[in-house]
Parts: sequence; structure tokens; C-alpha cells
Amino acid sequence: MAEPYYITTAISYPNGKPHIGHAYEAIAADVIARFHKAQGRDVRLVTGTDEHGLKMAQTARAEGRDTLEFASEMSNYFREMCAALNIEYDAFCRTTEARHHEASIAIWQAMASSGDLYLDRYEGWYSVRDEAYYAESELRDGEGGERLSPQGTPVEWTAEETWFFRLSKYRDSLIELNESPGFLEPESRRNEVLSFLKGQELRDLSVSRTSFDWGVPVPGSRGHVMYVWVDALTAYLTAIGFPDRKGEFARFWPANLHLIGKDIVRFHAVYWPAFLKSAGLPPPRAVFGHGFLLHRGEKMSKSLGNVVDPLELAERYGVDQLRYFLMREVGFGQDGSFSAAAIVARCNAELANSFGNLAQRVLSMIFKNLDGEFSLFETDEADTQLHVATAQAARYELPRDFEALNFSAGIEAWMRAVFACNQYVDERAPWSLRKTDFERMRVVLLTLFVAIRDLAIAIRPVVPGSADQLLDQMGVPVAERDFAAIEDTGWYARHVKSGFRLQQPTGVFPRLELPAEESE
RNA sequence: CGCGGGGUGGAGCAGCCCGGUAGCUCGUCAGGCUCAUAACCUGAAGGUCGUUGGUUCAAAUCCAACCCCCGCAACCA
Repeated sequence: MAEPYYITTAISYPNGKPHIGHAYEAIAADVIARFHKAQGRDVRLVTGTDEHGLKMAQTARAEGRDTLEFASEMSNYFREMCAALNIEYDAFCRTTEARHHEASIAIWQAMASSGDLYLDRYEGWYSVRDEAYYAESELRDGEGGERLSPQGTPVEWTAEETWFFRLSKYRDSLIELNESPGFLEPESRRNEVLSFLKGQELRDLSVSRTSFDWGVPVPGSRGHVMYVWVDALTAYLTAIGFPDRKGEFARFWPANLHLIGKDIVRFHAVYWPAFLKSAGLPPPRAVFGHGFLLHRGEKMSKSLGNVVDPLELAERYGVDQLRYFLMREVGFGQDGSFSAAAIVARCNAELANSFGNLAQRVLSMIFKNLDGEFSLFETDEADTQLHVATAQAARYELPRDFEALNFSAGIEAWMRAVFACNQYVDERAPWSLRKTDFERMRVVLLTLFVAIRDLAIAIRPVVPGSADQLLDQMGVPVAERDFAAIEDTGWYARHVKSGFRLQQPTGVFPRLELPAEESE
């Protein structure tokens, strides 16, 4: 049975419509999921929306809407984004679903029976906007003498009864977990978390609220709803069947990877493993905090008016182009910059001019000169060398780098193989051979055909739609588009035998135009 | 002394962990080719790797100090 692989994106807070950051994370998760599928693994990709919390309730009220109805609408935008970006998720978990409430209650009860939850009185400076308490020392004075949080939001002295989670108890095991290689990446994030864990005693965490009711009710404790993060994180369990601990859950937990933004690393690398341990469940195998995208080097914000709608980008430049750009251009784990000019330049240079044009010129010559027919052929040493170069990239380098979440390096290796193919075309000059040595021309073209097929399969996780269009034209069976198929040397003989005939090829990676207003 | 990221040919980056001829893409210039999406291939120019000092036979790479840029308020990955 195939090895299971479970990956999640963060469960998004749908307070607003999805922006480029959500798109980036979803795309990266989808690329990872497709890559592991192509490696023959049994993959679950989970995403969803975290719809509880005061802010949701407030936003809905401000719009004069029923909270759930509003949340449903917002959640749908996230589903639509996934559909538009070709995100192939297996489950979309909404935290307002009944099954999720069940899961949250189950984990709560498990933590309670470990003795890790206790009721106490909490007094302090509370910011309604931030849903957080602050220490006296963190506050500053605002205009008119009011007290402000470090975030500049008003705070008031509040006393409430709240449930606490004994986070302090888990400090040592959390340090150990975060020190274990591969748990939290990239390294810079790990250092941050470790310095947080080691730098101080951990305070127990307030995990219930009584100031509002839009959340999962705490079992047996009227008036309390769970702290949003308790239930949000639990969505990772809900999606695979928890509280049923058999079946899907037994197979897929612990998750192989939580892919999240760098801003919520602490919740995933500290609170979440502690909750799980308390509930008697193993922690996720890995957490990766990716970077943020900057628009032309500037942070995006509504107030600056430079927020970019990911669907507009996909519409304008193409879904696969956007996917390719984000995975290629930005070092995974670092912040990255994007702009219309950068997308156009990158996609034109690599997808259109290098790979797309390579496929087009080769398929076109096969169509015109060989009537689109395939036959067996013997390669000479130089031909074999080309296959070695492409196989190196498609079978070894790209998978190795993708496995390590080093997408730009993997794609770069792939590009080197594409360059080698174009170089080979030029050196062999099949258009000249056509007149002088037809047989050699045939061998050269078919050699290239094989190379292109391997390269198309290798890059398919990144640009699934376009790669499939190309492979369709090439007559590569749908079932033979994974890494096992690249290894399978018998495929070409079957391809010949099938009698497949190539039609007039059409390019799958068109050149992009830079919109006039973006070209300054 | 708040925390973190970064400063490498015109632009964007890799290399730094595990010191040993400075690499890639774009751009520029020259040449080639004409099969192909005005695409492709070859070659060239262009960098004292932020500064200063240290370790070393040898430093972009290790150590120290300093300078500069960007995040760390909200929406939010």
C-alpha cells in the first residue's frame, strides 16, 4: 500500500477575501501534494477556513449580516480561489461544521482528562480588538490618557473567569521537539521559537472566552467558548475523521507537514504540539513557515491600496504561469517580491521561450517531417548524453530539491536540462539533416521527444494544466505521468506500438504581454 | 543594548552551515542559425562579494566591531 502523506495549509481566517498570500500558500501546498502523488504516495491535502472568534462576529455585525451566513459567503471565496488556482484539496474544513465542533470538544475533553485544563480568574489589561491580554509594562499611553496595547488598540481592565491550559508543563518537551532536526523549518523560524521557549518560563495559556459566544462552546462550562486557536488547530484533525481515531485518522496522523505563514509559527510549533501531547496524540512531523510576498518590494496593505487580487493575476497571466512564477522566483521560506514585470519576464524566458518553444519546435518537426509517426531508434553517444542530462534533472535533482521544499533550486535544475535540449537542437540542426541525413534527423527528433516527455512529467506538479496539455498532444497516457513513468524505460516501445500519431502541435506556454499600465 | 531578515557585476538571486579559481537568470554588445512562440545557440564586456579589523598558507564563506536597507500597528500567509 502506498505510503501516506498528509499536508495542510493554514486554516484561513476569512475576515476578508483571499489575497496573494493565501494563494501563495495554497499553491505551494498543492505543488507539494502533487509532487508526492507523483512519487506514488497516498496524499491528503487539507485546507479550510477558521470562522470563529470575535472579529468574525464583529465584521458580520458591521455588515448587518448573520454571522454564519456571512462566514459561509467568505469561506466560499476561499473555495473559489482554490478552484481557480487548480488546488486539488481532499478536504476543505470549515470550523463552523458540526463535525468540527465534535472534534474540538473531543480534544478539549482529552486535555481536561490529562488534568491540563483548570478554571481560574484572569485579570488584566484586555484588548477587545486583539483578543489578548497585555502586561502593564507593554502598555503605552494614548491621546487623552487612555491606555493602549503595543498594537495601539484600546485596552481596558478586565476580569474574567477563564480556562487555562498548562502550557508551562510542556516546556521541556517543546524544546526537545523544536530542537529535533526537520521539525520546524526554515532555520530562522526555529531559532526564533527556541529563543522564545528557552528565554522565559512559559505562562499558562488562557484558552476560553466569556466575552462573546461565536465559537465552540466549552463542554460543561456555560458561557465559555474555546479560544479560537484551540479550535482552529483542531481542524487539522477534523479533516481526517477525528474524533474517530481509526480509519483515515489512524492512517494520516501525524501530519507530514503543516505549511503556514511565518507569522503563525508559534501557534504551530508551541501551542499545537502541547495541545496534542496533552490529548495523547503525537505532534505533526514537520512545520514549515514560508515567507511573505511583497509587491515590488513593498508590503501590501489595504491602506496603501496596493493589494493584489490573486485571481486577477491568474486570469491575466495564466494559472500555471502564476504557480510557476511563485515557486520559481521566491526562495521558499524567505520573503519574496513580485510584480507584473517580474512575472512576465520569468514566464516568457523560461516557460515560453525555453521550454514551450523547445516543445513546439520539436513536435512541429516531428509532425512535418515524420508525419507525426513514431518508430524505434538507436541513439549514439551524444544522444545518450542528452538523455542522461534530462534524466539527471527529472529523476534526481528536481525530486531531491522538491523533497527538501527547495522549489526554486529544483526548477533551476530542470531549466538547465531544458537549456541542454535547446543546445542539442542547435548542434544537431535537424533542419539541415533533413536534406543530408534523414535517418539522423529522425533519431535526433525522437531523442528530443523522449527528453521533452520526461521534462514535462517532472514539472507537472508545478504547472499541471499546461503539462497535461502538452503530454496529451504527445500521446503520453494519463496513467504514465508520474516519477515511476520516468523510470520506466519501456514506455517508448509501447508508444510506438500504440500507433499514436502526432497532430499539428499548438503551443501550451504562450508569450505574455506586459500590460501597458504596468510597464513603468 | 528589543526581535528578525538582508546588503554579491545595471536588475533579481545562488553560493556562506562543511573556508581553496565568484555562479545563475534577466539586461547590454558582437556573432551564428532559420526548425520554432521575433523564439533558439555561441562568445564578450561588466563584481576589491556593505565597511574595518582578526583567524588562516588561503575568507563572499569563520570570528569581532561598525554602517546601511526592510519587516515586527491594522487587514493579513
